Amino acid sequence: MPPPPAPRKTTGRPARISLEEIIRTARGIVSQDGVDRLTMRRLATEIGSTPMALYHHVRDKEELLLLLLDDYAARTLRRPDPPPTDPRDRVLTAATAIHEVLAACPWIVEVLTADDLMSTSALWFVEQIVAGLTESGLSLDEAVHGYRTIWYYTAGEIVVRAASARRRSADARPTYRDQIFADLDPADLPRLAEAAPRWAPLTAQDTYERGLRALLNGLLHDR
Amino acid sequence: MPPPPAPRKTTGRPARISLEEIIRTARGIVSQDGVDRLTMRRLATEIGSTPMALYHHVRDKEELLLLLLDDYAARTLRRPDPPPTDPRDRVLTAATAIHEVLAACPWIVEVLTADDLMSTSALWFVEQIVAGLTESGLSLDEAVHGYRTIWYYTAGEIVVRAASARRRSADARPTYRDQIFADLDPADLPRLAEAAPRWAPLTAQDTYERGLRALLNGLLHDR
DNA sequence: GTAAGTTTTTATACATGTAAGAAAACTAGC
DNA sequence: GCTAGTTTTCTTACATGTATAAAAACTTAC
Repeated sequence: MPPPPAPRKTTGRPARISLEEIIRTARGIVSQDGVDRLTMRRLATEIGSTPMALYHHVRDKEELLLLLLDDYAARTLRRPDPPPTDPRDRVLTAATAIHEVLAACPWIVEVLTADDLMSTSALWFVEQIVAGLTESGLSLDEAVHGYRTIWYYTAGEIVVRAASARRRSADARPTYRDQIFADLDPADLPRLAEAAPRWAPLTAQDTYERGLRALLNGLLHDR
Repeated sequence: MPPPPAPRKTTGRPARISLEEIIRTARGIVSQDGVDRLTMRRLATEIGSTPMALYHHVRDKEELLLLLLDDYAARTLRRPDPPPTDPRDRVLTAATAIHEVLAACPWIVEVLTADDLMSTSALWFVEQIVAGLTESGLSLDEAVHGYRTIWYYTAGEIVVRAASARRRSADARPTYRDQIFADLDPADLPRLAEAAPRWAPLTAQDTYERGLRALLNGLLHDR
């Protein structure tokens, strides 16, 4: 039976490591040697503990990475000053800010799929997006859907582009997809065959904002 | 020096297993026990070989999954008959078909990030999208960008939704994000606080097509 | 036949995430 | 002091992907 109204402080073995220390150390490893070098063993060693001790502060490695993303977003995201007054611009500015931070931080890809609301530090930006959409005439429910549509687009852009960038660098030999793309039959797939030589440069371009503007125009179509 | 104009057949040790057999067996495992149970060891055992033998037919497990996705797409994607004549409908139909197949196949999430052009079997659908966009007045380059925007949105939707579905099922205990979401300060984030109770049901809705239509409207804004 | 070359398969080994349970280090009640 | 309870840490063990290098099973040139 737990002591009901006791002035208890803490019970049990005192913690030797803290979540804060874990995240700080992990950040150091990632920023120094890249996310690939972040292993639970190394992290434990650098902290002076054991791998399994980490698991009392973190559910699994994915949660650790999520916390790392939160940490990163918290220290990187900057609210626009002054915030735009035009509702449409509020949406654009907030979404672009989120995208910019994520794009600069390629290792998050493995985590981006983990949840739909990014970091708690990003909540303010989500608010801006939803607010901008409602002020443009959408109902609250429509605005939430609109936000999610924007988030899908943003997450997809990051994930897909980061992954194909990784591919390109990691591996010189062409995938069988490249091959197939090179051998397109113009009779079957005329547009793709025509676009094929320009495909690589085209897809290398950063068109996030262009797409975002189009999407926003569509969302606010008749308002 | 290689024999220049020799009529050689094949040299070296004859293969005991084929890529086709690998994929077929892997498909069986996945469809029967889920993608989590697909391990290189089990696959090798079921084929009657050794894990490392697989690596002569497949670069790594990710490539195996990609091939599996290709295989799945090839046998699942069905071209609309008759294809819509309206360009806008061609885009909608093709994108929706791709999305439908991917959404029904949750395990692809781990692979979706791997490349921007999905399966070779999907090329025809990509062609439809690009064609529909050009016929609506976009230049070829604009159409390719438009296709990519649609693909980002589609991939993002699949990845994010599949991941959050996985979360919900795998784990009853709420994440700290849920917690934060429950404690939103209405003074700071009024819209989110207002939407909070409805957030879960709202995000559970399938709004892919709605978002797609908005996006398409935006892409074809002034055409 | 034999030797050389080529391709596929096998054996062995390692790094990693993490499950399971024992041990340690504390507090509260006696 | 001691005992019970609680929380954190540590030990051990396992499944997995895959690197490395050796062996096997062929073909071709002589």
